[in-house]
Parts: sequence; C-alpha cells; structure tokens
Amino acid sequence: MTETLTPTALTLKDIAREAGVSLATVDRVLHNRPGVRPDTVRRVKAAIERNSFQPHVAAAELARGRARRFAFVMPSGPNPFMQQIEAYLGEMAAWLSARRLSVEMVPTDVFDPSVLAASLEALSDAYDGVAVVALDHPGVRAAINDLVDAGAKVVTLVSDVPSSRRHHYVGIDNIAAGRTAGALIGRLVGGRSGKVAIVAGSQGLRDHAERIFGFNQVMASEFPDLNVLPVLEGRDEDDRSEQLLAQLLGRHADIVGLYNVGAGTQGVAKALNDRALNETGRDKLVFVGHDVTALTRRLLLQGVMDAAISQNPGHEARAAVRVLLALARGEPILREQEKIRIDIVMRDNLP
Amino acid sequence: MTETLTPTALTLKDIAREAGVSLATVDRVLHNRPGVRPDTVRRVKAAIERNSFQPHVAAAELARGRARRFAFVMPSGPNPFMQQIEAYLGEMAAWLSARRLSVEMVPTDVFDPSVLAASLEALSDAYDGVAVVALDHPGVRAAINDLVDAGAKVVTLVSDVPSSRRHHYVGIDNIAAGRTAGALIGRLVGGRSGKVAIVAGSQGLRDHAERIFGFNQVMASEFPDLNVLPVLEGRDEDDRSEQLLAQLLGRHADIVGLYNVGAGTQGVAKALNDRALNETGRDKLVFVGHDVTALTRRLLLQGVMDAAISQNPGHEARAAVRVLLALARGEPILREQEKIRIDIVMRDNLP
DNA sequence: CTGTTAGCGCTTTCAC
DNA sequence: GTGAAAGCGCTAACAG
Repeated sequence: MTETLTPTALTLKDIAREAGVSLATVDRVLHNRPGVRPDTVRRVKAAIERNSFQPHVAAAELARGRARRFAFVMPSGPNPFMQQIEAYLGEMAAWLSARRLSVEMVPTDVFDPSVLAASLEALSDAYDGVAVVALDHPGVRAAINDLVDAGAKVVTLVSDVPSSRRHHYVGIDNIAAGRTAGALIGRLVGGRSGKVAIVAGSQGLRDHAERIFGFNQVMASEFPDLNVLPVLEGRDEDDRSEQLLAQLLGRHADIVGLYNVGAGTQGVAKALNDRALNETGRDKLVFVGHDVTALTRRLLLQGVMDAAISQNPGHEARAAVRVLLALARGEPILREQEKIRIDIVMRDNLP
Repeated sequence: MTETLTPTALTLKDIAREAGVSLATVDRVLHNRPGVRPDTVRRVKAAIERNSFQPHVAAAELARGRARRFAFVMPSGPNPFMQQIEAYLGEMAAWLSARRLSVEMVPTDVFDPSVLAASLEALSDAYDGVAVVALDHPGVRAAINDLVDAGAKVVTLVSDVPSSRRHHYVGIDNIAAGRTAGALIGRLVGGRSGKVAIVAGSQGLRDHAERIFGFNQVMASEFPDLNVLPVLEGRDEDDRSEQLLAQLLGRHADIVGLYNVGAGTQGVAKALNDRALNETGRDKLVFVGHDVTALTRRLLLQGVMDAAISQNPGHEARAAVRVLLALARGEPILREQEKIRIDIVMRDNLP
C-alpha cells in the first residue's frame, strides 16, 4: 500500500481552459491583481481550488527574471559569532548566484543607535530586503519602519526590535535561553549551595537583558539555595570582563556557578583559570556561556566550560536569506523550518 | 563600504559567445556529456571558470521539465517519532507540488530484515529516489545496493547501513548521542554514587547498540562511582519495558540514574512513577531518554524526565527530501545544512 | 475588464 | 562534433 502525498501536475493553461478564461486572467487572480470582474475571480479561484493547483515555482521565477539584492547590516567588530554568520553567508555564494540573488554586507556600529539608524536610512531603495542585527531603540525602530514603508522586506537577526514593523525575526527567544542557562547551572552544581556570578556585555542590550531576566526567574523559583550576585558589565571586552570577574572571585570564596551572558569569553576564562588552581573535581565552579566558537569549543573540551547555550549561526544565516526571499516573492514562510532553536551544547554533542 | 558576495548574472549564451561555440555545446560541457572535442571542452570550461558562471537553476529545472518521485520506506507501527517525520512530510505537500515532486510513503516492517529487503526490491524503477529507515543487515544492504545499481538515489534515514552504497545518511551520530546521555546522567546525579539502569528496544538495532556503546564509554571513563547495570531489552513495548524495569527497581534500592534508549517510554514512566512516591527532591532518580514527543514533553514539564536527547524530525524529513532532490538533479549537497544535530532538550528549551 | 504574445535561460531533439 | 530551433510554464507588456 502506498499513499501519494502530492497530486500530479497541471499548468496555468489547464486552469484557464477549465475556467473559460485566458492565461493572463488566471495569472491576475493568482496574484490578487486588480482588474478582474468578481465573478470571474470566483470562477477561476474555484478551478484552482478544485484541482489544488500549484504554479510551478521554477517557471514563475524564470519569467519574473528579476535579480534580487539583499543587505545584511551587521556589527563591524571582531565578534566571533557575527563572523561565523558572515562566513556562512559567504558559503552560500554559489547557491545565491544560481538563483540570481545577491547579498551585500553593510558593516556598522550596532551598539550606537544613531549610527545604526543612519546606516539603515542610507540603504537607498536599491535593496529588496534587509537583514539587521538591531539595537532596540526608538531611532532604530523608526529607521526600520521607514525601510518597510519604502517597500523593502526587513528581518531582524539575532537581536529583535519587536515594536518595529519588521516582517520577521530570525533568532532565539532570549528569555528562554536565560532560563535554560539557569536550569543548567542549578542542576549541574549538584545540590551545593553558594553564590552565582553573572557577566554580561551590557544590560542595555535587549538580548542580554532578556537572558538575565530568564536566568533570574529560574534561579529564584527553582534554586533557592543559590544566591545570584549583581551583574558585572564587561562590555563584551576581554580585559574588562577578566578584571571585574577576578575581583568578584576574590571577594567571594563560595561562588559555585558562573553565567557568561555575552562575549568577552577569553577574559572570563582567564579569571577562572587563575582561581581554578585551587579547585578539583566536584567542587569545580560550573561555567555556562553562549555560542560555539573556536574558543568556547576548546573550553568545553578542556572541561573549563560545562555547557554553551547556542544558536546555530549557519541556520540563522540561511534562514535570514530564505525568509527575505520568501517575503520578496510573496511565498509563504515555513515557520517550523526557519525557527531558531536554543541548543544546549556540551562536550559530547559538540557540532 | 559594502562588499558584494555574488557577481552579476551571465547566461549560457554569453559563455557560448565568449568560447566561440553554440549553446548546445556549452550545455554538453556543463554536464560532462560526451561528444565534444577535448580542446573545445577546455575552451568552454575556461570561459565558465573565468566568469565563475552559475547556470540559473530555475531555467534548468523548467527546461528539464521532469517530475520526480521519491519513496519513503518507514515503519508501519505506532512509533511516535516516525509519525512525526511522516507528518512533517505531509506539511511539505505544497512545497513539493510547486516543484513537481512527489513523495510516497511505503510502510513496512523495518524490524524484519527480509520483509524490509523485499519492500525495497519491490520498488520498481519508478522512483528517482528512496529514503529508508534501515536495519543493518546483509539482506537489506544488498537490496539498497540493488536500488543504487538500478539508478535510484538512496538515503538512509535515522538508522544507517554504512556498509551499503547508499548515497547519504540523514540522522545523528548515535554513539555521540549515547555519550551525551551518559554525560548528562553523570553530571545530573550530582556526585552521588549508585547504580544506573538502561532500557533499550533491542541491542540488535544498530542505533540502539551504538547509543549504549557511547553511554558505557562515558560512564566507564568519567563516572567511576556509577555502576551500570545490564541492559533491559523492552522491544520498544510499553508493557514489557514497565515490567522489566519495575523488577529491576525492586531488586536495587540504589539506582540513581536511568537511560531509556528507545521507545516504550510510557511503560518506563509508569515503573518510575510507582517508585517515585518514596523519593523527594535531590534524591530523585535522573531519567534521560530520547526524542521529543507529546509524552516526553509532558514528562519533561512534570520533572519526571530530566532531559531528552533529540533529533529534529522536521529537519530530518526536509533534509531527506532536499538531499534526494540535490542528488537527483546532480546539484551539490549543503552538508552543513543537512547535518542533523544531537539536541539536548530540557524543560526550558523545549521547542 | 480580458486576451494575445513575446520572451525568461536552459534542455533536447534533430540536422548537418 | 557541433549547431539551430522548438519548447518548458509562467509573467508582463500591449492591444482591444
């Protein structure tokens, strides 16, 4: 017994004949274009429904024959996670070019709202779509809305601006990510009681703030024996993070867990390393951070880091492109496919 | 400053002109078809290289105009994970039909090698591609090789037959999955010592055997305080799993961890539930299993189950289709995209 | 409001 | 060995 999931192929012409109209009229109805009498519309739609007709995407794409340009507005700095996204976009070159798509990187300072807003405003209407790693700020929101009004499709990437009219967000639920980090640390300290440190880039960044929020939620409700210390703001810089953390570790002997919310991982690891000399086995401090980079991979393998909460950068890069393309073509977005998951990565399931 | 990742579009005709030949000849070279003089080939290839020319996939697809049929050979039983894969294939119906692709389900008894082999042999040469949840057995291997010889593209799904000549495997590394389960249990028992139970479907199934292998590796090397008990074989059946496990729990009072390798989760949970009445908080037995289903989702939320090792069924369904399609068209496979990850799912990062 | 028609960039006969 | 030419199924002018 076999069950067919898809019917066999019809063409526009078949529908046209069946509805007693011409090709062009079917095309108009198919794309909700004006200039068709209501009952003609009904007749054509009926024929389409009846045959569950699906236009051939390849033919449509070819006939439309338009190349599309997308811009990716991303931080210019040395953030390894962003560099990974860029690298994965680079790997798509052949795929893109076989579809007559182009992707251009627009580096900018995403930490400065006015600079970011200016970068967005500067994108002439030359782009069909824009992906942006966005700071949640009124100026940025306005710039995004302007792009949308100008007809561009806009997706936010990694960091969202929910109050804007962006068409889609490609990234994780950061509150849930923080909760996951909290649950991991809580479980992995194994019943010890003590203090937990948090190092973040800045609480002004929406994603960082959300992660901390989720983390504290879980800590408060599920691990009352653990005492969360005030957040250290390391600005995602190695030196500053190291210094602040080293100080804190010096002041508190009973820190059993550490949550590194953003980057600056090198510095965090150094500060830990200095203290780790006095520790062994089960008494080890539990260290959870974000993202799988060359550095965090090494730290996981060495056992310095216990888990990384990660969002798959390759998936994010491809999802952003696919979503922009679907939006530009007016095709449906496969939400299930484009959803970014919160990955827990430990030594044994390193990708 | 903007950086373009993709050049602008050329067509076959441009290449033809540049190489001083006709369209047809460029096409022949492009697809390594015979009947072109070696130095003509060279000249054309040079022109293609020089312009890093990429043929327009939509045009190619349209001109080829061939519909493609894929078969999915999968277990007929009530296995919820397999049903999820089927459901996700169903959700692709519109996507498939817009590309003139069809997917047909071929239910079979994948646990009986001769039945499975017969199902495979019975697939006439009507299919361009076949995805199969395979048992690793000589008869099955032979059947797969026959399909390959007959010109079909073959991918193994979820469970591999590495010794066959299948073109691709869509699924996780089960040894690493078992290691991950071991590391989780080891870490989550939090320094207690005691015994660890394993419930599997059958050690004859390659994926189950590999998971157990990886699990034992980690246990032996990293958690010497934990004593792994002999594997219970529940045949993925609820009743049998419950009964065996209840017995075991009765005999050993100091079981601190449980690894459920396959299905039969309902039975496992029942056996645990009976015993859990006597337990509280930190003394709770650590329970790790596989896959996110309606049941395991509930168990995770209730705190009965601590983590699920999972492979994303939606991703597996789509990856299998995309890989078959790429193979059929002779396009490259995006390995990074099609790779199935080992997901660790806990309460807070439930998808 | 509706229909006719010329392509889009490849693939595939069929001739030479 | 190589080339010319007829489509593939849809879109977008342009007529009517």
